Amino acid sequence: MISIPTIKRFPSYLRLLRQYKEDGQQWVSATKLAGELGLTPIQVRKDMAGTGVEGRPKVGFEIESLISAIIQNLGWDNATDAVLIGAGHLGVALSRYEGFASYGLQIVAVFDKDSSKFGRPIGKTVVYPMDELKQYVADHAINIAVITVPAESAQDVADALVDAGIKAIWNFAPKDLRLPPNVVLQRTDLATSFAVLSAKCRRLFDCGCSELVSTH
Amino acid sequence: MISIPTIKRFPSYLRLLRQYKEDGQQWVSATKLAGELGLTPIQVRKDMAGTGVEGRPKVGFEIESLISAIIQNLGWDNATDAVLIGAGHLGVALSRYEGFASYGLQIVAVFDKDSSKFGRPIGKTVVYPMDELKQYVADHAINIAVITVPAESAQDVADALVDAGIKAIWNFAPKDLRLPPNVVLQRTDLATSFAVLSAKCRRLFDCGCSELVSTH
DNA sequence: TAGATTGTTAATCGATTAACAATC
DNA sequence: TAGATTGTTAATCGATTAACAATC
Repeated sequence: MISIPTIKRFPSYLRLLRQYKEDGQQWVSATKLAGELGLTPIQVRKDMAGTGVEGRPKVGFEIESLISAIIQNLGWDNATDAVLIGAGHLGVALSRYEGFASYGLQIVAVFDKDSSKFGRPIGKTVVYPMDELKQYVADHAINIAVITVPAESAQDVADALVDAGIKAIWNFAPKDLRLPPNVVLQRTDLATSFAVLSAKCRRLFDCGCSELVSTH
Repeated sequence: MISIPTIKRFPSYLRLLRQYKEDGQQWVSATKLAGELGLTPIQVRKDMAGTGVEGRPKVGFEIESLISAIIQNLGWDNATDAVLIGAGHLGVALSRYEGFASYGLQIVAVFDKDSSKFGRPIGKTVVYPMDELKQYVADHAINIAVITVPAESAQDVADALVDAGIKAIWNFAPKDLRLPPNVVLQRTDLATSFAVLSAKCRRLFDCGCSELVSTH
């Protein structure tokens, strides 16, 4: 089984490999990939081993094979439909984001509890009332939901999603959700990400690199 | 020095502790925090040790002290001004997001290269032309920048930011940036996050839990 | 052939977890 | 006191890195 750290590096490899392919290249070495992504060649080879693709000594890996293998390992080969809950600024931004297509993800419906938003067009869909969530999920066999509501209502929304039969939740609300163990949860928490940025800054500044602090 | 995994858990602790404080509570045990966040009490105690706050046997930790200590450890005690580059859907959503205030982060200016957007109000600021970036960063002693431009222009924007004297970059563009080692970089990559979600789904489905796959 | 590259096996490193004494 | 809780030291676990043989 492929480790989570490896999974996290797959999208970066994929972007780079697609670019190489576009440039007409056919082979790439672990050394080159490592150089571009700031990784060690050893780690790249380990990651590539996870895809099941075998490299050729002196030549490297076939780009096309790696692309297919990574996409397949991530389960991105079949397009997945998802619903999104919360038609605020972030919800709208994500619903309209066209980049999801390259991960095989499509937001097919947006739900909100604010009746003044019902029917408003967003991306390729419109805003539906929360009341229709369960029926929609059942009718369209939806497994994945994206939460972009405020923190206060995130748990209620999550409960409603689980009740509707959703199997995986991608949560953007700054709230740690409690879910049954058979429902997959992934957070994208801005606070967490900014905390790491803040900590890295502190380390850099604290490590005596005083010339970096003053700009004059 | 506090480890990155611990830093990543700090915001979750902080949210919970602030909620307890609001509820009028004064003390909390590692056991309780662990229960709410799905962690082990041992791990919570280890994390709390990093803050420097000492707990009291049988009682637990003083909530107020933990809040202060975590905020201070993250460097969130002094408000930090940041600029944001890219007034697209995501850029607008982040610029208007009020939750940043609780991390001590404020977007004080938005820049874009599209002249049709210049002067447009976003949140508490307006859109400035990229030409004015360097001067603005110098005049306001800005250290942090947020990138929300498309992948194609992300590296150029990053280069311009480094040239302008920016010390830390929070990158939302789906692109792995190359930066000098003295500039801090933090990614919030939707592809990476979705890759982990996809992998978790595969694991759940593949582990023979076939009843989870079919909904009928 | 020589040299660059792959793939595997072992060593290192760091975080999590366990065990247990100390405390109120 | 008894029992819940903390804090520390050791053990475990997993990922990264190193070493090196195999390959074209």
